[in-house]
Amino acid sequence: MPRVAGQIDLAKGEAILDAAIGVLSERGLAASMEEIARRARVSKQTIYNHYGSKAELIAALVDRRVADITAPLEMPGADEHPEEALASFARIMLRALVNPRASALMRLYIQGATEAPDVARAVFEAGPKASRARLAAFLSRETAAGRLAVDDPAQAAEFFGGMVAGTYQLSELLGVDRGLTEPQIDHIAAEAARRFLRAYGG
Amino acid sequence: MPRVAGQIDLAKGEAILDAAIGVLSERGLAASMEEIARRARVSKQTIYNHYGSKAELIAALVDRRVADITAPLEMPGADEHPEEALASFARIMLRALVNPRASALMRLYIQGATEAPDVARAVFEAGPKASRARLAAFLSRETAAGRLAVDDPAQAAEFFGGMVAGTYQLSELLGVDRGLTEPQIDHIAAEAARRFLRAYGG
DNA sequence: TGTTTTTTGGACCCTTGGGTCTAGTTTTCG
DNA sequence: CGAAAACTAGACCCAAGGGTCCAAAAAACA
Repeated sequence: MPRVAGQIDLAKGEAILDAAIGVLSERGLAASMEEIARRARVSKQTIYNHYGSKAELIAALVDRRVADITAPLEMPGADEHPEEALASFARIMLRALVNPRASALMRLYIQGATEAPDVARAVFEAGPKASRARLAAFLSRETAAGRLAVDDPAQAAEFFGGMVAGTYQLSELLGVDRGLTEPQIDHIAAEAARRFLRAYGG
Repeated sequence: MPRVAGQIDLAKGEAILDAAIGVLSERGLAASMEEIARRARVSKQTIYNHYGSKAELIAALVDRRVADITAPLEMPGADEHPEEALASFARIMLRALVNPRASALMRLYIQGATEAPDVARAVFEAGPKASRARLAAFLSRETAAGRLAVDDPAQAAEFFGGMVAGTYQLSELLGVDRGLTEPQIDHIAAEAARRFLRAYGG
């Protein structure tokens, strides 16, 4: 967000953010402003015209991109069979996890967790926490409708989320996995939903 | 590990590692050798006598402390009821996750995943991967003995591991949670084991 | 067209931090 | 005790990088 409303080139502002996200993904917080400028095809001074400092640049990034983390929020309506709804939720989660840009950002938040705990907390609450909450609400609804028998929806939601995210999350963060194919995602999602239904079915 | 076998003070070597782990936990890879020296009550030169460089110091740390991550490896024998064995496995995992030193180290590995992928991979394989493998072997055994009906032990192990580690892992990494109490750990472990048995019981 | 603002590129300042060097002190061991 | 090795404190070198400054080019605007 340009600080002055003058003749500042808005497109350059976006280019800077794009470049920044790229460089930060690769180099972490140690990314240099010089390299960001180079990749945005912009002079270093221009970055400082748009965002006052490195910290503010990162803050702008976070503001714009929390959506990436918040993606797996949608919880399919109750019009489908619960197993299919759960599987579809799982697919959304997995795709979000495997997205390299999102996990690069997550690595960034973890890296900054000590110095900027508020950012880390905000990301956590907008992302995983909100997502689990929606899932829990869904489980409550299904239980009330007699299609499931979940006694502790919050815990059940954590369990399901954990089954799906599981090891993939950690291996993504450690840069060990080379991602999942779409058929693998389908298979994991279907299997998780099936087992969950068996554990919590009426 | 001291590079020369001379009259080097071994105790100082340990003190350096202890200080290093502390400072690295707090400051991440940006920790300064100066501060490590200060906290170890040792001169900077002494650190360089023991470990030749910052990278080697960190490597020594990793060598010594992989055990922290590798802790949740023990898989109770088949003499117990599977539900109790699973619950006890889950308790071990959760205690390891909540250990602040271990999660600080994990944050370090994630931070270094880009520059030192081999370290990250080694940690992953010695830790979560080995742990899941043992769990999978246990599930196979129990299935062969007719006490469980697990068709895909590897996937089932991931599911159980995920249920247990679940959100706690991520919130630990993001520094959001203030840890779990022992009763909470017991409850989660018991519940996870119970639900898993229901999902995979004969 | 002329004025104002932005952009550019590159020099520049300054702090941080890895790593070395030195001179003097302490420890270890024969 | 005396020599060899380790340790200490602190000065020091050097590179990287955040941030500023400046003169010239390029847009934007009236």
